[in-house]
Amino acid sequence: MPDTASNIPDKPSLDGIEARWMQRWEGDGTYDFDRTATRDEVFAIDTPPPTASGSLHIGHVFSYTHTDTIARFQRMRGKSVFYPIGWDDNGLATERRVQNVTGVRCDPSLPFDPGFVAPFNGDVPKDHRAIPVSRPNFVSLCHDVIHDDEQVFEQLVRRLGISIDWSLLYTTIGQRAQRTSQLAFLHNLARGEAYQQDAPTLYDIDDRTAVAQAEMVDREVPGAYHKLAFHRRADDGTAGDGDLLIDTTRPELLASCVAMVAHPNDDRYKALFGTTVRTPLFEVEVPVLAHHLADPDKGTGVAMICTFGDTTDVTWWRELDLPSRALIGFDGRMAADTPDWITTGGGRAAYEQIAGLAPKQAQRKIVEMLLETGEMLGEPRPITHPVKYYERGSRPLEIVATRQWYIRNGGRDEALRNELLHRGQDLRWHPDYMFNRYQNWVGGLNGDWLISRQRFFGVPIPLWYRLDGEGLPLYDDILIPDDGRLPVDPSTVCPAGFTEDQRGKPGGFMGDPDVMDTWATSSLTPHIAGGWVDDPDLFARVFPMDMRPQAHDIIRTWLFGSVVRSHHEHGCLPWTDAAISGWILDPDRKKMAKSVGNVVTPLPLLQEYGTDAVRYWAASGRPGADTAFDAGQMKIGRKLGTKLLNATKFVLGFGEPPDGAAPTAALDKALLARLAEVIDESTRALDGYDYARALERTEAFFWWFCDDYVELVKGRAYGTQGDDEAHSARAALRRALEIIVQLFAPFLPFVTEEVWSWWREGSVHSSGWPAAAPLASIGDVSLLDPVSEVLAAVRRAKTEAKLSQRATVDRLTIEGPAVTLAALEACRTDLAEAGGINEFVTSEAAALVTAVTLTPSTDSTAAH
RNA sequence: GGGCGCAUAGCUCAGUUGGUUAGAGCACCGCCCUUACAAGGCGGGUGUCGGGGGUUCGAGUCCCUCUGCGCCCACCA
Repeated sequence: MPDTASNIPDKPSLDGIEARWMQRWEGDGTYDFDRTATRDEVFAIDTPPPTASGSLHIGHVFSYTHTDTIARFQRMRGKSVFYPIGWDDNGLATERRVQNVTGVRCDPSLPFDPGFVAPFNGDVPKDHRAIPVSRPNFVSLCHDVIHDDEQVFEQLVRRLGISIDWSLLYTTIGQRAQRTSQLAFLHNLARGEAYQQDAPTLYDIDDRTAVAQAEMVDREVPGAYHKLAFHRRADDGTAGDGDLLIDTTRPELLASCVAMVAHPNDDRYKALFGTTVRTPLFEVEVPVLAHHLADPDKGTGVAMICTFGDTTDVTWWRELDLPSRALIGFDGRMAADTPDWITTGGGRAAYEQIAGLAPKQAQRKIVEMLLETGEMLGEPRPITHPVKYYERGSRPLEIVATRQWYIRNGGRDEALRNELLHRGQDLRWHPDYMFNRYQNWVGGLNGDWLISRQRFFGVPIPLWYRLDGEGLPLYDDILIPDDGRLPVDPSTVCPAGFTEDQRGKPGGFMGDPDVMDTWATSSLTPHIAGGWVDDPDLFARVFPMDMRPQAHDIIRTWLFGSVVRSHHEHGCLPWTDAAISGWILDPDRKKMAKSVGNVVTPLPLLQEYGTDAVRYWAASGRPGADTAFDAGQMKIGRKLGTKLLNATKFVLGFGEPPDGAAPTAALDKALLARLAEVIDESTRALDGYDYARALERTEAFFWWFCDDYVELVKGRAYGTQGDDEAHSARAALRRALEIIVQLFAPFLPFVTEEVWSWWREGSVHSSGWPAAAPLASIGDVSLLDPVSEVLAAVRRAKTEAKLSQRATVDRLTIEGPAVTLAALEACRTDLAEAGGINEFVTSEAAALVTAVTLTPSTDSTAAH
């Protein structure tokens, strides 16, 4: 055992402890995963890989702290903790960052330029027009930028004191992640869980890619109803009695109109079903049809069906077997050539007016023309309505028919949907009501998971297609790489049995140009981190994992995607428990988000209050609860750390009790018995992922320990009542303090390690978790409340008399029930010393009543 | 339209299967340099537990209902 006195600093301080202990932990491998541990000895965590681009956010500190408290708890109780970290660096977020930082954009039609150098590195002028570069050049730039970003980001994350094993670091664009992602996809393909389909798809015209249902958001935006007249009589050119009137918010799609629709029971329109009407301006005959989705209360009760204005149009188009007259292309503009379904001279002339325009311009032009012909009635009536956007997008999604890859997720298959619902039900959710979001999402799926993206910096879809005699792709004639060749980039590698000069040639092949959605890779984080593709021994020790920590907003993406992949691949859940943390709200209770501009960066906070104090704030946030940013809580955390330093110094300062000394005094034994209750509660709370409760219980106990218990026994510990009594107090103080430090260790890793080092060998973080059982029956906790109550009464009397707490009490009379008096009697001498009480009289009564007679003099002789 | 969460002191929040007089910290006020800590300690005031109804010997807690706030989802013409 180290020499106690020499290890305790004269003036304990929190300053600089982070750097000191982080270095030590790194050197000692304190958080290294022991890969000889078997699955039941392992606690495996599927840590969220943050986007390394950009800066660290206070929300990272918040949720990563929550996970870390659980990791540290499990480690202390003897588990080998598998605690990896990764950077989610593939995908559109990185592409955008690279565009913003370097001033380029990707144009895959361009050839590779080996000598290309990015025009900027950071400060791109506002009026700069992005320079188009080839795909290989662009991807190479992406790698450069994320490499730099990740170096910076790692240093920031390390500053948080999270007990991750840095040797397990992965990236979602890394070779292992790409192999994992491609192999899982090929397995899905082989089992029929992945398929391609040419169908109307929600498409972002700015990013030029399809997006998945999970990445769409509704935004309330201004729009306007336009009342348009469709003509029932062939000779009618302007609005008249015979016209069929509709309301539309998207008059620019008029040229794509394929039919009109009303509810089958709508008496106003029953007679028209089966007839045709002629569209305004373009003079195209379209049928009037009946469908139950038509809402008689909306607009005029008749809608025009366009290919495609919204997802209802898609439904109608499919169910009513309508032709496709799509005009908005991948660039978001109206087709340049006048379509052949517009046949009249007037119609074709009208279309020429809008050819090549973006939707908004086209709308303006169409309205202008309609007003001229009198086919629009009245003014547009402004409304606000929900419109689908890509969650990162700035213009509404359009619907474009394209060939895409999908993974089955129950969106089109009731049986699979139910299986996945059951998986979600089997997962233990913390807090449990978060399951509702999963259920809600799975229940509301309306299609399979679209995983292909027409982007560049991602995991390529590892497939080629044979080309026919004219050089056109035979999408059903898929060429699949052997597992051993993964990861492959089909745009640079050629399929087995072909040579590179057959690329793009008739009878040759072409690579799939798309990459996979970033979630298609990150849904495999347990597989990537666990070495599914290249380390089956490791994978068997960690999978299925124990804990998936994440925020509630990505249940529909990351969590659900992971469940889908694991269900398909292994027929099980990827983890047993999902710990869902909330968001950080700013002081006005708005969500902190980069887009809102109210983000707090944690570094200054870590510097001002210390990592432990910031963690204290984070750990005070209830699981799943959105929590207000509160620097006040950090101050309290700082105070708590300081108190722990001082209390430890004081307790150790009494000196070490002799070997074999055990708590014998009733008060000391009661203390340990109460501590057993705290251990028990804290353990149960952490077992249930309720770190906040565990911290609160430990903290409340600690302050009581300092304020009452230490004050009561410090005289005795100094030896005022003799050696045996002193040894009992010292033994109890040390035992309690040791356990308190252990109970705090998951929350305040630095200060606990600091004080632990003053009298113990090794790290507190591998010192084991305290057991309640040996202490539980040591003493009688019921002693403690009466003693605290009397102590408070004495203090109150002194305060009310405006005396120092050192003032002497002449006489303390206590009336109370026999059990209470017995409790006080057991601690009589400690109470008398702590309160400076000369005479201490008790008598039996129904209720506890304390009377304090103070010595009038406040001079220094009042001290004992 | 469907679902979920929240509402307790001026502020941030605890309050476990219903159980004495509803708690903590911050803030505020007062006292105290006391042999760990003045960047500290001790003590104090503060509540229609969102409104209404019900179950119960007993409701902050359970049930119904209403209101407000937030979030998720939905076929949004």
